[in-house]
Amino acid sequence: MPELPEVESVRRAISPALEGRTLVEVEIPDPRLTRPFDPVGVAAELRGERVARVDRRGKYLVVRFESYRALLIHLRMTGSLRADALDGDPHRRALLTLDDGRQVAYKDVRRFGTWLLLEPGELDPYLASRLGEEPLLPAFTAKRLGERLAGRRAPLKAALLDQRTLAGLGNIYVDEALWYARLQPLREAGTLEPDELRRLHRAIRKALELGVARQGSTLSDYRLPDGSSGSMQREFRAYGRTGEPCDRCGTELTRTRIGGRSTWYCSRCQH
DNA sequence: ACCTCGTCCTGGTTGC
DNA sequence: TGCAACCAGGACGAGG
Repeated sequence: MPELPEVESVRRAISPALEGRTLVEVEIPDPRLTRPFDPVGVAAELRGERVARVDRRGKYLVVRFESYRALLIHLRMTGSLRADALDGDPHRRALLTLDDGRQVAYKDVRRFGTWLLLEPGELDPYLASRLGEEPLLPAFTAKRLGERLAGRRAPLKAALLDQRTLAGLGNIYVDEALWYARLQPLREAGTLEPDELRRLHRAIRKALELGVARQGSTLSDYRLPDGSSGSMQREFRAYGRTGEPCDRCGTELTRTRIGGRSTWYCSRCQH
């Protein structure tokens, strides 16, 4: 499931193909891909736009055009951008044709993903109302993290999945970060001591940076734009490892459910 | 303001 | 063997 490291890996791989290119043809056969549900209108608006830059904010890809419009792409669970037309693929939901003749396809088996075309000036307020700090930037500090968690009674895991706390963590990297931080996912979020906040801050950075270095984790659907897989799944310390020994203390990892999400942790060394 | 839960979606797996 | 039930989870809106 694309979280920050997966989306960042896609961004790095796809931006050279898009930047500086004009969209000469846009096809969006899935009527539910765009918000609002107007794929014909969105496709018509995108034609002729020239890409200035491809950015990322949290789990969003931000395709910025020279017109100062922006296309906000969220991959949700199974979305993927490919540097290929993917002809014949039944799950292709959109196809871009660029002015150099290359094509970029958007594939999404489960159709949770969304494309949103924003007018100049709309992007910043849209993102600011939904997303907290960008965890890999210098402005994200242990102090800031503490401020975002202060007073909150929800389980730590639920608070970290909330994109307004910080942007980009999903079910995988939250479990990994909590394992590195030696913090129990059910801990009340607002009760962390300063030392625990520093550990959590470092652990979040560590899990996300490793994920980016490994180009994300491929469990089933996630792919890079060339169709290859990430390798972060080989580095998992907690996620999905029911019954396997903790790499720190050897205790069998525990699986539970928090906020409707499967959660893995070590009951001995995470407190 | 905060928190929890249901909903969306489809393919793979599990259970009878 | 066949088929139904279940499971995966990010964002969002409803309701407490």
